[in-house]
Amino acid sequence: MNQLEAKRHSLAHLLAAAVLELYPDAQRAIGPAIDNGFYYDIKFATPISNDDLPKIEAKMREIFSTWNKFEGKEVDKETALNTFKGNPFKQELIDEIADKGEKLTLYTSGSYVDLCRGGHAESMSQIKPDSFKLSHVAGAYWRGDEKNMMLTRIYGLAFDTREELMQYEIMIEEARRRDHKILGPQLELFMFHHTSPGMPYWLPKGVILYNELVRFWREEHQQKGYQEIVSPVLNKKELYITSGHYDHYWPDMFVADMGENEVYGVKAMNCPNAMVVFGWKGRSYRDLPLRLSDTDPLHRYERSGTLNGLLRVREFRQDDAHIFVTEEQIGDEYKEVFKIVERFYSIFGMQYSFRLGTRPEKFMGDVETWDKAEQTLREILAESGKGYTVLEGDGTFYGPKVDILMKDAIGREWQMGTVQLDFQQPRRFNLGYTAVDGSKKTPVAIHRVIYGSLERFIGIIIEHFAGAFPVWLSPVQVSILPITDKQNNYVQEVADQLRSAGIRLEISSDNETIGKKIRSAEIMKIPYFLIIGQKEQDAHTVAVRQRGKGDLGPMNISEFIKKIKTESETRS
RNA sequence: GCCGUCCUAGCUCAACGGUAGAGCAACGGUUUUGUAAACCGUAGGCUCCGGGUUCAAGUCCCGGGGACGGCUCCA
Repeated sequence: MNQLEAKRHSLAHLLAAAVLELYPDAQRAIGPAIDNGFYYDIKFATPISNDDLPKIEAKMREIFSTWNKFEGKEVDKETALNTFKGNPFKQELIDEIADKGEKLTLYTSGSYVDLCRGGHAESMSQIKPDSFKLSHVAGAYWRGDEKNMMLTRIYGLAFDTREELMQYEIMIEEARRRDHKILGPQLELFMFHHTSPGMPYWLPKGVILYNELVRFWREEHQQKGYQEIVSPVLNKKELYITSGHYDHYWPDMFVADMGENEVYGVKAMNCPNAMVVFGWKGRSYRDLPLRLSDTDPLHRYERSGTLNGLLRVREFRQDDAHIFVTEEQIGDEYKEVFKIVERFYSIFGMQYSFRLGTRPEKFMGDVETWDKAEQTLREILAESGKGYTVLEGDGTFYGPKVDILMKDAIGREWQMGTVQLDFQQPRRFNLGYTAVDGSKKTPVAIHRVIYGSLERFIGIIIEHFAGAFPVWLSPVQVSILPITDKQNNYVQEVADQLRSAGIRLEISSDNETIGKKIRSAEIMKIPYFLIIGQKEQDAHTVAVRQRGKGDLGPMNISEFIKKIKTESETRS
């Protein structure tokens, strides 16, 4: 534990001490240090809200001045239980620690005693009283299990100095300004309506962005030998029984019940349909790897409290593909997929990390096959040289997976792409191919998405670019701003030339000052504006202004078109 | 789903339990403008929905919906 963590941990004690003084019948659970501060989970007799935090924070500062050092001492189980008489949370922890035969230690500071492993600031004087503050309350299940009681979690921010605390708050405030939930509607990309929670409406400008991403995906994958399919959105229950999703996923699917023997599940994943397409005709080893891609719309009945703008939706499309390979081809194909990942993410200039998910508690198939698959993935990951983390039990029920993770504006991590290995579904669908020796063999399926879902990816890139997209993704690439309506004819001439070059443009013909037109175009994050007045008309040029950079001076029309086309085509 | 908060004009926000208001946007007019907000005017409301308390509810209470921050979940 480093020094800052020790300070944060000490402040968690202080928080609990303040709460106990103000709310004597509150019961403490646990209170660790976290990335930006600390929290303490507490069971209150009557619920508290953010409005109660100033009072608690004031009490913390009051107690703060009376504390000096944390005194630790080892105690026996009975003493520990007595100390926390009437507190079921601490009692449970004590039992557990004692059962494991570990030491029980109590730490005292001032008149406050807590069950604790240690790791505090050497003295409270190391903590600057203005370097912490309480931030918000939230609900949290005892021991992180939703079957348990819900406690109130009080979050606090803490840093070494007041300056760092302020810097952090400024950073968060700036991040909120790039929140895709605000920028999206502002830039007229998407909206939501209460009649379809979690299901975005894509507005005309958003559709351009969406389609550009799909176009890029399609171009890249066609070159790599992928073949695109489209399959039904509604499928009878029996399809999901065959795939295994009925047992594992049905409650999270939308269902269309048309009466007895006609219950359809709304497609929540593409794999079962891809299996059907593979099995549609006899396949040979010569066909493998067979790469079937699709972007059909998916619906998942995500729990209401988990919806989050575009980052967690109920309707979305994945840049999906199912690759059927022989066991020997797994390694090479994974490497090919990782190359695509690298290519995609470097285009957007985004950082990502890999995470291996291993066998979960609920799984299909035999342990031996799983172990082999996990070992293969570990080897490929090690070879990629990118470094990765492992999340035990995070695999899908049909196989282990490698996830690509990215962070949103306020630092929350989201799963984007995922590459999953599947030995189960091909068997369940009784898929086969004829091997070189004429025997029937079962293929292995690789499920893979690179963006993840288009929706989540767009959410992330809106925040990544703060809405200021590169030219190739910009819904409007050029805005033409006439200074007066005397230039109308010339403006039309320029617009026609740009349009026939395939440039997406808008003409700002409102009766407004040029200053106002520039301001509006800047706010809409349009990459280039052409200011056209008498001077430009006479010289047959355009005055180019770049988003965020200001005036670039006059340019010939053809020169400007070439510049935009180059930027757009190279996706720079 | 659970805990907490929020929902007023297209947007951002006001309004002690006592006549719902401002700025921006929209629309009409004036102005014809040179690199981030011209001026004047007009219109705009089931205050999320349903019930209740009250002489009186945007405001208080109950139920529902939706959103946000967390928790849990996440193929």
